[in-house]
Amino acid sequence: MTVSVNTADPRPLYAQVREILLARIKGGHWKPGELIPNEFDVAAEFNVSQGTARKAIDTLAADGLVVRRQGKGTYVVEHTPADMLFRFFQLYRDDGSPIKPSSPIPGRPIRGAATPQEAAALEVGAGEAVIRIERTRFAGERPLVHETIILPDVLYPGLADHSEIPNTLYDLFQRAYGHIIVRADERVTPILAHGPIARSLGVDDGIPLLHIDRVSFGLDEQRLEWRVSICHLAGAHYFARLK
Amino acid sequence: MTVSVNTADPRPLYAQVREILLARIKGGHWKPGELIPNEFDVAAEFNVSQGTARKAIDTLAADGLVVRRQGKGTYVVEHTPADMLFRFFQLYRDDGSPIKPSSPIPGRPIRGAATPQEAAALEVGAGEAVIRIERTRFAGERPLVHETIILPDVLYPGLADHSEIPNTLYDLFQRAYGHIIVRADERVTPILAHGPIARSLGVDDGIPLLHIDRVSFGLDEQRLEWRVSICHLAGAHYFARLK
DNA sequence: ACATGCAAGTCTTATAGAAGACTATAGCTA
DNA sequence: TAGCTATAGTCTTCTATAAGACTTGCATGT
Repeated sequence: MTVSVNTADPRPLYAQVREILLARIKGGHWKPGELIPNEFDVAAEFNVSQGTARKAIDTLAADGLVVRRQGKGTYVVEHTPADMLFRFFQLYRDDGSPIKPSSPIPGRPIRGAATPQEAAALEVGAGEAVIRIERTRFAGERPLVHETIILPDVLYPGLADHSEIPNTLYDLFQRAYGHIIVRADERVTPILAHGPIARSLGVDDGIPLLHIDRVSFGLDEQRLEWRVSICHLAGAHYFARLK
Repeated sequence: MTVSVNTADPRPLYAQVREILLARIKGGHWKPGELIPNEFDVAAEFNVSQGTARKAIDTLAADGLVVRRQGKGTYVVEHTPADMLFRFFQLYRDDGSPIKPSSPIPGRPIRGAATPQEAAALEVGAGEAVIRIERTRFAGERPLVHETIILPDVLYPGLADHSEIPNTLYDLFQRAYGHIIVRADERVTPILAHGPIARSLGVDDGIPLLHIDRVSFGLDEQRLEWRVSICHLAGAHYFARLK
């Protein structure tokens, strides 16, 4: 079957091609790390010129969904577990070196009904099923951050039945569910340590901690995750690059 | 005089054109808000095709240095004072509305010799002349942030002789000195209020505050400013969008 | 071990035409 | 005549196509 773009469609050809290619990446037709067809093949399939196919792929590359390598081909971006540890992890030591957090005690996912706060953050109906994961991550021997992760159950079928989840969640999301996180909005405030979370971080009440409230978005602006991190930043800092 | 690109240069033509256009923007030949020549004129000047001129301008647009408007032309980006209030200002109320800070008491710039810390942050020689500005900015009636701003004196000739500086510094930097800030790196940590800065924010010791350490960079990666902001975020938060 | 050639990919440049935005003007209406 | 509207013209960026150059990796021969 020859897929073809629609000349009656008012949108430019390259935008139509882009959309179809994007759907294939999202649908798992081309998996992360795989080579997609070359520019001439894409052009031939849609009956457009190589330049037009190239422009469509260009827009995907600009969005960071594919990587081009001259002389080799174009690959769907692959977020290795090591990558995912850093992408969207914004804590660095004061000497500038990145912190590699670990979770010695893996979190256990638990299904429940969304609280109003959770429903608002994830934009799901109140009382809808969500999955909660709570864990403390360490920088070496020292407790660094206490995380509470909330996921819409409908987007992660079967996850709540797993007994253990890996250190790098986003990698699991991509491989097992095809959910690619493209953006995250973080709200940061300073708070004082108190109660059980302070205990789990091993600090006394009154110590200043960083409270990070993050909502992560997928390709279609779906809300894929709500995560609240409470960080004890001894000799470290939160880093942001503004452009 | 006909400026022309060099075909012996191994770099692509569009990259050479881009560089010359960029130099003109930096040099103030085309000022912020001004229209640059159209694609055909640029092409004619450098003896390349319109498509090549277009690609050169495309790269400038991708870097946010110019904006294109179909049917009208291409403009050098203009950061109006109103824009500058928001660009690089990351504090929002918890309802999501942006905070418009004001400086009822304008800061007074004072020249001095760089401390080792200042020299390191700005990457200037120890003891070199710097300009310091200290001020408290308000959100309505409430003190919001205490700022300490350090500038390399050599980049801002005559600034230390001004008695007053405006609320939106970056706008002044652009108009008076041609310094365009394209990026800023921020390091964020939670701290406890204490001493004179707590006084100037009108809070008691022990209240949690946000400490933001920012270095701003120009087009050539020069360090244009070091700024330390101590924020009292009652009902507000620091916002970051990760991509 | 090294050089050479080839195949498969992306990258660069050029050209033509389409589409958007503004301006001036002709023509209509009260 | 004053004022509005449609329209043509012009200037600009945007889209599409085609052709050749450059890069990379591999196979092959010496």
